Amino acid sequence: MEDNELLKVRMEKIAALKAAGIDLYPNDIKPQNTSSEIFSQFSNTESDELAQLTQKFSIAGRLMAMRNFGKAAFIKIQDRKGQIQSYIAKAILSEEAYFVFKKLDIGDIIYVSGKLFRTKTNELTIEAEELRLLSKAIYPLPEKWHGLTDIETRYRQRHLDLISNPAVKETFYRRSRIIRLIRQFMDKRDFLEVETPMMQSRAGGAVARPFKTHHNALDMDLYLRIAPELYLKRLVTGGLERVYEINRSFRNEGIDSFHNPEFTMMEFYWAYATYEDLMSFTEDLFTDLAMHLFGGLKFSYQGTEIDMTPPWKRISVYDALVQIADIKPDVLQDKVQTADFAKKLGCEVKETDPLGKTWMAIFDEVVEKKLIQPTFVTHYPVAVSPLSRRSNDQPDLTDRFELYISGREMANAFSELNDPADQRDRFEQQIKEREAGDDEAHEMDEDYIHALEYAMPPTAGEGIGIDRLAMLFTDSASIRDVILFPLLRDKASIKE
RNA sequence: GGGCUGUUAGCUCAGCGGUAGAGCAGCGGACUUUUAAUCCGUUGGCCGGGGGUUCAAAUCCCCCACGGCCCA
Repeated sequence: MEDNELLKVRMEKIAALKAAGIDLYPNDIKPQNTSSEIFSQFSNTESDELAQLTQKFSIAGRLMAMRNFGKAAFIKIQDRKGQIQSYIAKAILSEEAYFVFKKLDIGDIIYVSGKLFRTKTNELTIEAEELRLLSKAIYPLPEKWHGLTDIETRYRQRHLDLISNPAVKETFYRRSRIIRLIRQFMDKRDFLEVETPMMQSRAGGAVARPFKTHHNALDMDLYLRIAPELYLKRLVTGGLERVYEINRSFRNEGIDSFHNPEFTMMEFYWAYATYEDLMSFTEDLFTDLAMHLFGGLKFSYQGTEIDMTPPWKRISVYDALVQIADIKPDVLQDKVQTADFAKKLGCEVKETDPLGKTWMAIFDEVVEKKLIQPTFVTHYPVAVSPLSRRSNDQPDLTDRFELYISGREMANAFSELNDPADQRDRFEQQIKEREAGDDEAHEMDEDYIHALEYAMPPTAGEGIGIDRLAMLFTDSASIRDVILFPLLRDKASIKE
């Protein structure tokens, strides 16, 4: 405990309460009401009507404000649903309860019960007949007016953020609602929710650097998964046909406003569907969410109006490069000229990079940020799509799309490659790139190929970034605002 | 990884070479219907850490730690 004046005062109060035989941390109290419940029930009830009520109401929560008038006071109590006022009067409370009240601090968890009334300014208020201290705060809360604004403290001590900033609570309620709505949507369409391994002996299903760990008893290196994809497709092979998983994946990469090392993704796989079915499905899902959350398909994200009215724009990677990046079609067909074009933009391009990879480097540099309204970008090159089915009429391209909204990738989907021979070729190509220095390239996965050799039905699959979706629908600028505990560097000492 | 920027009282912030400040919170006093209650009085600081420069450093310089924004 620090030698701090504020803390000394608290410790003195605690000592006084203990000396009077008051339990600082009792657990024998159950509040019967919540703030919002009382408001919704009595918001239209007039004073004289309330005066007729004999019913008592009880609330527990955090003491957030106190306005003292000598022998009486008004206090605000915050519970999970909001805040409600209580009126404290020496004349009404027992002697012991009033003694406890005089020792309370902002931040304490308390309980009050009593009748409802309206004050002169018409505020619905609980007249405290009983008051109990339920948990004593030793540290003071952030200031009442400005609250807690220091970003670092907000993330490191999220409890303070949640107490002080009501909007934060709103954001996480909404995030939870989004995920619930997605589950309902998937369940309605007969998808089965499953859980697949997070610890994998090979980190496959995406192009990313994994976290490594070790199992002691098996003396085996393991990786935290970068995607659940290959396991979910095994389930489709096993006959589950429609599966989804909403869960964490882990990528050992940098951190910025759109990337957290652990993030939540929904992946789902749908047998006998194609990537084109998935485009309609995705429109349906996103518009369903927007309708539930906003009651409409237009909403604002960071000052820009997003219009989700379907059908959404569809454009191939090739057309996007020609139209938006302004590359001449004959340049795009030539590996050297395309590489030169990319280098001029400042992209890092290696000699060994296949043409398709250079295309995507240019796309990421120039096109991506311009796709503000919902846009499906289709027909990704085979070179960057080791798990996607080739397009029937253009074998260097795949039946794949990514969804972009507000300049960010929101979803990635494709008709699945279920030809085990082609899958083996793709992995071998990836190994070549790994040998050429790309440590994100996919590894060979014999077990997965073997599963395909038992025949996987024609299937389409998609991954949707839940954190980014939550950002979009909560108008959050940073992924850290939709993740309760975003990863931060260790700090030597956080005061307790 | 690079550039810019931040770190001063519990919280929100001023101060930017010359004795560390304000508001809120806290503490003492007045006050039985307030709404950031009001009024009077008052406590509180290793100015993120470490090195320099200077008669003198919160302030200028360098290094480090932890954030933020932008870029790669």
